[in-house]
Amino acid sequence: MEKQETILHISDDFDMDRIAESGQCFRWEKTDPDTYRIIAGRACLYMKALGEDRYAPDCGREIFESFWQDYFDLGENYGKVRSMIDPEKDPFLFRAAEAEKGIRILRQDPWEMLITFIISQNRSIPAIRRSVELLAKSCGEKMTDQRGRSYFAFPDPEAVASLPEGELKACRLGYRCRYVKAAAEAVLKGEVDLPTLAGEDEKRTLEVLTGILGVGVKVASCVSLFGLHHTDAFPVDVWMKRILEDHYPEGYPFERYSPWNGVFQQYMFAFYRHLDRKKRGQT
DNA sequence: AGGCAGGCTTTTA
DNA sequence: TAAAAGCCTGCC
Repeated sequence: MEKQETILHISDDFDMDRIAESGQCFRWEKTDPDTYRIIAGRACLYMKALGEDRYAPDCGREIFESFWQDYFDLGENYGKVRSMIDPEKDPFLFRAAEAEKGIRILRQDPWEMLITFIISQNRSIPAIRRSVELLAKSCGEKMTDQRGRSYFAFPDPEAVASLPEGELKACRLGYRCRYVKAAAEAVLKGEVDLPTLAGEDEKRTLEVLTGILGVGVKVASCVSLFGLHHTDAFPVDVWMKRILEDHYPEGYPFERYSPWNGVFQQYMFAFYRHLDRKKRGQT
């Protein structure tokens, strides 16, 4: 029987390049000018942009609707979220959102985000990607994608916790080795119940997450935003600190933008990094 | 009690 | 040599 191709129409903000570069996912790989190979948890998807808001995932409609639709957060209307921004009141955020329109907050697995963002501390994006792949390779299940190419599922807490120290070290985690181990054990023992945190408020969520060795407020906020889909979580790193100092010396209006602070943080973060890249290119 | 300096693995520019 | 989507420890 002829395989039927699934074609999707996505009319809301959706730009795979911007999502891939936004620093929330580290297992997206551009395989062609218009295609990404996306690994999430145990799953893998090739997603091709056909132009004019049309996309071709290499899975059936049923699988797309039962997993990927939610992963891409397609139930949310980001255009509507952006419309909260008043260009008169907040020209910087307005410009950032216009420039970075297409970013979405993926609904990723909280356990995967916890380990990934512990690994991310004090590291460049290529280095993060490498370590995540090494970790998946050393204790994640070997899988085969639709094109017959192999990949490794993100390992579960038990697999990470029981990985010999030498093998964990070989993932180039450096001093983060013991943090990754501590996080895996905390989740395995049930000291931290990630699914429950999805329903907790932000204060409580950060309290629990920062209780894990190696998890500070920045990493906890990333887990909250990208893994628990708390769209109000607002990770502040060295870049965001500069943005807040440069553009909001009187304070940032968190109340005005609740519960979408995390979405706007992503626009500003991406915008600022792109500006910085351009500046460096010129001088 | 809460803020601050220094150290930490590894990679990249 | 310094910086990279930081965090821990010890010190005050």
